[in-house]
Amino acid sequence: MTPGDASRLDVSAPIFAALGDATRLKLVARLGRGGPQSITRLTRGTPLTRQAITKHLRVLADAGLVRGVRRGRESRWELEPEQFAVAHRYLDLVSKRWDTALSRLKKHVEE
Amino acid sequence: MTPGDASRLDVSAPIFAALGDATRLKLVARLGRGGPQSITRLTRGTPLTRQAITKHLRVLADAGLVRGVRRGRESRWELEPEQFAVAHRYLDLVSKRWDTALSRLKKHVEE
DNA sequence: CTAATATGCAACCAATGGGTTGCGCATTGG
DNA sequence: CCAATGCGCAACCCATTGGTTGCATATTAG
Repeated sequence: MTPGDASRLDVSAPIFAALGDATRLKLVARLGRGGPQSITRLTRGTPLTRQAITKHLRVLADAGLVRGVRRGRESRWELEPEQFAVAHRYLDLVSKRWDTALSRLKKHVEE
Repeated sequence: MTPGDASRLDVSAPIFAALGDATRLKLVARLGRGGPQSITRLTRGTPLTRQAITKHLRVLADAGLVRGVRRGRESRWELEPEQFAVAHRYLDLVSKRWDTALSRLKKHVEE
């Protein structure tokens, strides 16, 4: 385990926080399914305001999960897969540590 | 469990939300590293109150990420790996859909 | 038995978060 | 050219959340 791992845990919190909202998860799912889209298009079909969607996109962007590029009068938003991979790796790490902790515990009990 | 289960937002959102807090991530990391532990032990080393830790554990438990078992006068808390797997699968699903969306888009542009 | 330990419960507080409305500013279609 | 489209910014509102303190209760060590 490298020292970098520990700092990566701290980095992960904002990522999970950004994903921890139903509306934002829907946005992410929508982007995943439909590819890059504008804000108004992402707003279509939701009961929310464009501003609300904008705010959510901002949160996702701050977490690095999404990126918006202004093109003409509209801005197209797309997923940033690498950041998903970070969260992915974090979950892996915790699970693996837990496994070894349990086996260590089990062994200790048996002896 | 089918991929469809993982794609259900109402299930995944609370999980991510629970992980979206630095203190709770530390708790999870601590449990992963050290195995099952009591509340007071988990509180040790943090600047927080035992009650604060209790609340955080409650949040994690509601998301199914953690489980507490009362044993005598103390309650031991441990990770619930399956729930981590749910989040894991969700991330996979989104990433894969994004890939196919992009390749579809690229192909469309090239034609 | 009694004191120390480990936890639970409830009330309370400040800060954050999700959401809205209102307005102004660029860009573009016809 | 000008009206419609697509955004951004700011102020405001209420509910949730992270945290505390205070007190009560159960278990265990000596």
